[in-house]
Amino acid sequence: MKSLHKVIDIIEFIAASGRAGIREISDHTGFPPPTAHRIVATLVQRRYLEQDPATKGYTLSLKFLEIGSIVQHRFDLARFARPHLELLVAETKESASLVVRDRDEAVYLDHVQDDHMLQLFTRVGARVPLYATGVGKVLLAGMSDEDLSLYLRRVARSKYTSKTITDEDALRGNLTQSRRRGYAVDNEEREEGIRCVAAPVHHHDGSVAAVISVSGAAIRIPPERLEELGRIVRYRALAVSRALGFNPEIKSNTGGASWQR
Amino acid sequence: MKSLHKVIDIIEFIAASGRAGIREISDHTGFPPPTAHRIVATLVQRRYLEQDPATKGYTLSLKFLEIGSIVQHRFDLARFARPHLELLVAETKESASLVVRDRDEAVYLDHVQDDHMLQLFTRVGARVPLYATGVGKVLLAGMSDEDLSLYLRRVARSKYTSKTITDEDALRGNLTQSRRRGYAVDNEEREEGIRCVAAPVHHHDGSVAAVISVSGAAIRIPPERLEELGRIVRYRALAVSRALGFNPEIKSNTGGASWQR
DNA sequence: CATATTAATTCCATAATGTGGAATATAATT
DNA sequence: AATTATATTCCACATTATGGAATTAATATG
Repeated sequence: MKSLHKVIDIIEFIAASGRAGIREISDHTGFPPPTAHRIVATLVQRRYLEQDPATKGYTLSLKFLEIGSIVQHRFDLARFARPHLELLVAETKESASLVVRDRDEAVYLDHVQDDHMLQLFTRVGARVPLYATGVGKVLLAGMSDEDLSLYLRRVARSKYTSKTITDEDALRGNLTQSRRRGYAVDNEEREEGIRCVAAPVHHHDGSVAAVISVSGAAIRIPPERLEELGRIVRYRALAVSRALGFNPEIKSNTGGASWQR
Repeated sequence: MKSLHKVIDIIEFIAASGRAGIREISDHTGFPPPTAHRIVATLVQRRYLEQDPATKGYTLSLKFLEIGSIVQHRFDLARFARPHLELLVAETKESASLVVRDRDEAVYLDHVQDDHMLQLFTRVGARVPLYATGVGKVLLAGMSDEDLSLYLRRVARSKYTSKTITDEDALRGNLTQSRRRGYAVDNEEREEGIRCVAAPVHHHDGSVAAVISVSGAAIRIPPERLEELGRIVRYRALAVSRALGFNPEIKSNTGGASWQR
């Protein structure tokens, strides 16, 4: 469907640029102005875009917020986890997040900021790679060996920082270690100056449903603080797991290597 | 653009039903199965839908959450207001909301729940009428007389409850009263058993940018508590206004009748 | 203030694209 | 194993999206 691809290209361009006129859209997408105009006019008619009467620029409307919110609600998880994220922030004075896996990336479902001057810049819906983040490594560590191998073959690993783990054996070792102690650590692997501690939220069957994490500026999270944060995050993640019906006493096998309960 | 209208019909149907197969989509929209399938397949290709491999049903993907979140971020307002909503909840033990006007409705931009058993059911992006809600009346009270008259002519008013104000003069009187005391009250006008107190957030030029409200079960908010809540909400709304650069000392005229500062 | 310039919008002949009935494949049910 | 319901593929056809050219509107320039 060529026309639908064009529509999506235009929506994504406006999303990225915030506001755009027909000219800009036409230039950027390569569609002739009348084509861009026709698509935009239809989206305005359906209230997915609105036109700033002053600048003539088009922006995404609140309709997207409405639909996005419906999607988020499907993940009841976010509702259960919210109070725990807030507690985490209160206990650690760092930012807390809830993420789930979506294909080969981790997606932020929720995020509670601490009130430090040095703020992390994350937004709900944002995506990060699995191999280079604490939350991602929790998800990888919960996969079956087969899935993990497929993932490693499928996804190219680039060095975001000097500390990013790109070597397969090193990564596998890190995952084993994470499982053993019950939490994963991101030691400035995705971004220089940011450390993160993450623990799994389990489904009732023991599989990994989501990840809860605490992250902040590396200056405030020295290596010797990691163990304490790990304990706290692990405890909170377990509480959310329990809310989802998970019972750590029951040993179950879902194909993945088991996390330390 | 006929094909785009079809695409939107399908997306909105899936949003409403949560999950739907080709058959359901076809039945509901009237498009033949191959047409529905082609559109759905393209949306899956672009990752806007995903197919549950078990049930074959299609659901909206997190992509919508991603775009919705971008839209929300455009309203920086939500970021500024969040801590104040949380304070409101702490101070009043009731739920707090942030809404803006979108055409003839009020749209929830953010919402912080209290932890009562009796929870309000609101979701970000949801829409409510202006004339029958506290938040809506704040918006109406900030409109110019001309805009208000046009609104009253344009929008039909139906009785949601026995207390809904549908009479024009009564409504105008209520708005004047609200402006005078600095906050608007929804006295079970939208929904039996729910009361709400709302106050305006002003732009730097004095116009109404948004509304902050506290709402809860009418049993917990008896009439004699309204004045105290009004004071608190008004104070918090003013704090957000200040964050947006509003200075209550400067008298400005934006066409709307003035709110008590 | 007239003129040039740029962007937005409308028009419409044309061909490319979406259409949907029919056929086939797949999954669920009896 | 047979039947039914649903999903998917195929393809001849005509409807619909296309985009160059013309027109209009908004903005900048001399």
